[in-house]
Parts: sequence; C-alpha cells; structure tokens
Amino acid sequence: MKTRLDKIDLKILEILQNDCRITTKKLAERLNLSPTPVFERIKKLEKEGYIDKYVALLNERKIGLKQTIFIGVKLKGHTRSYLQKFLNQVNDFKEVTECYQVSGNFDFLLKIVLADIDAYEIFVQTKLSLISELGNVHSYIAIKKGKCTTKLDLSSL
Amino acid sequence: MKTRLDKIDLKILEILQNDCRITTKKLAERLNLSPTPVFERIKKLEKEGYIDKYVALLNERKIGLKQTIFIGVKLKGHTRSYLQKFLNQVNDFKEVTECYQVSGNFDFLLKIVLADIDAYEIFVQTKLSLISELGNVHSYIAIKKGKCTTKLDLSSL
DNA sequence: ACTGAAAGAACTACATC
DNA sequence: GATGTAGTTCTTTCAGT
Repeated sequence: MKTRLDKIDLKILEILQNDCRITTKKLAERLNLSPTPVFERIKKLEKEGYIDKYVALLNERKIGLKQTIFIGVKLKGHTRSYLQKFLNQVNDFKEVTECYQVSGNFDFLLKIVLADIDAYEIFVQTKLSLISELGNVHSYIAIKKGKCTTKLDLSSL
Repeated sequence: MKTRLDKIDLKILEILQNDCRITTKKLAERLNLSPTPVFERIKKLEKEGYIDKYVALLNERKIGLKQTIFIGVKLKGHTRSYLQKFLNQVNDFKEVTECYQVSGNFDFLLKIVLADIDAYEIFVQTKLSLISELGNVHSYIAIKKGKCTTKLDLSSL
C-alpha cells in the first residue's frame, strides 16, 4: 500500500482523468508499452485507492439543470453534534453536489445544482430552511461558469 | 437534437453517473433489454451532448493533494473585459478546479485543490496575487469534506 | 424500437524472458 | 517488470420483426 507512483503511473492517471473509456490497448500505445503492464498498473491503482471511481459527467445545461448556486452557511450552535448533524442532513439533499465544513466567516460551503431559480426557492423553503440551528445563509448565484473540472493537478507530484 | 429523454435514457444516465465502465451487456441486463438498443442510446446521448465525458475520479488524499480551499474574490474593476480576463487567467491555474462568476458579495468563487497550506501560500503569492485589479480575497479552508459528488439529480426530470 | 446473430476487437490470464 | 499468446467476453453492426 505504500507504493510510490512512478512516471508511468502518473501518466496513466493523467490520461484516465481525461478519458477513462480509453482502451487498455490504446493507452498502452501512448505509453509505448504492451497492454499487460498497463492493465496491471490500472488494477493496482484501483485496488490501492488512487482511483476512486469512473463516472460519466453530464451536461448540466442539456439535461435541464441550468442553475448552480453556492451557499455559505453559518450555524447558531457549534457543538460537534450539530456540525455532524448538519453534514448528515445535507447528504440526503440530492440537489447538493458538494458540502465542506470550512474555516472563515461560514461554517459550511455548499454547491447545489438544480433546474432554475424557482427550484432553488423550493429547495430553500422545503429543505434547507428546515434545518435546526441554521444561522445566516448567504447565496452566491452562478452567473457564468468558468473553469469546472474534476481533473487534479498531478504535475507537482 | 430536441429529443426528450425517456425513462430508459434517464436510467442509463443515472447508472453511468455511478459507474461508466459498466459493460453495455450488464447495463442491458439491468434494464431488461438486449445490448443493441442500450448501445445505440448511449451513442445518441453522447452525440447529442447529454454526456460530456467519461473520467476517472482520483482520491485526493491518496495522491497527496490534501487541501481543498474555496476562495471568494472581489475585483476592483468591473468592466466586462476585466471579468473575462480574470476567467482567462484562472483557467491557466492548474490548482483551480472550479471557477464561477457569481452574484453576491463576491465576483468569483474558486475551488482549488493542492497539497497543503504551504502550497496554498505559494499559489497565492506566485499566481493569484499577481492578477491585476484584484480586490478583496477571502479564503475558506476546508476542515472536513462532506458530500462531494459529480452526480446530478435526475429525479426531477 | 427491439431481438438475435456474427465478426471483429478488447480483456484478462498465463507462460516466458 | 516487461512481452506475447490465447481463451473468453464485449462491442458493434446488420438483417429481421
């Protein structure tokens, strides 16, 4: 489990971050290797947990989820159990794609993706605002999407 | 291009959001269909742009990128060209995984993923702070990762 | 739109170096 | 660690309903 990643491993991860449906054969060609070692390296990377999963990224616009909103949340109570309870409740909200407990003038930062502003109103009224100990909430409505990637920078490794 | 998605399409997207390396055959079994129509539907979903891409999601901890930070940025100048210039510059920062222009008391919200706080200091000093017209910057350092998914909620469609 | 069949390609294991 | 081979399974196309 303590195996360090070598150049080839990093290259494999880099390529799979861009396109994970590439065939082992093509990947091997790009690395000037035969498929077998590439196949084995991928299995190792999966098994040891470097690769979490393989997913399809959908086009939000196209499927009709046109609004992204970030929400900064401050709780009234800050005991450990309140913080954990908040995380648990938010986990069940399907509109929430990301939730981090943070330092700064918020306790949590959420990212939510939904159809439109109307759907957001409904989300706030029927879900978010029902959370007990909810303090201040500040919304940041996305006006324009800049960079948005799942690709991590491996160049520093 | 205006084809609406039916129940089967949505189910396919749902499954591919969880695991895009599933074989067409297994996917077909789960849908009680033969592989052919499933294969054709997937191709259609790709071609019409419902599916953007297939990617491997890496484990940030495991590969050594242990720190996630959100940054709220306010610019001094707000002309259209400044806003666009900011987006362009941020695009080149490999540490930045997301950047949205937003409404609220920030102009932009960024998400960055890097090794640790030291790497963050370097990022700010050598990259972020060099941006002209940069106004206030507020950092939200992730203390605990809650939900974090690329899966969009299709249940409302 | 779907089924079923069939050719070609890829996966995966294994023997070998 | 890598290569090459070979059996198995999947992909992808096409004729038919």
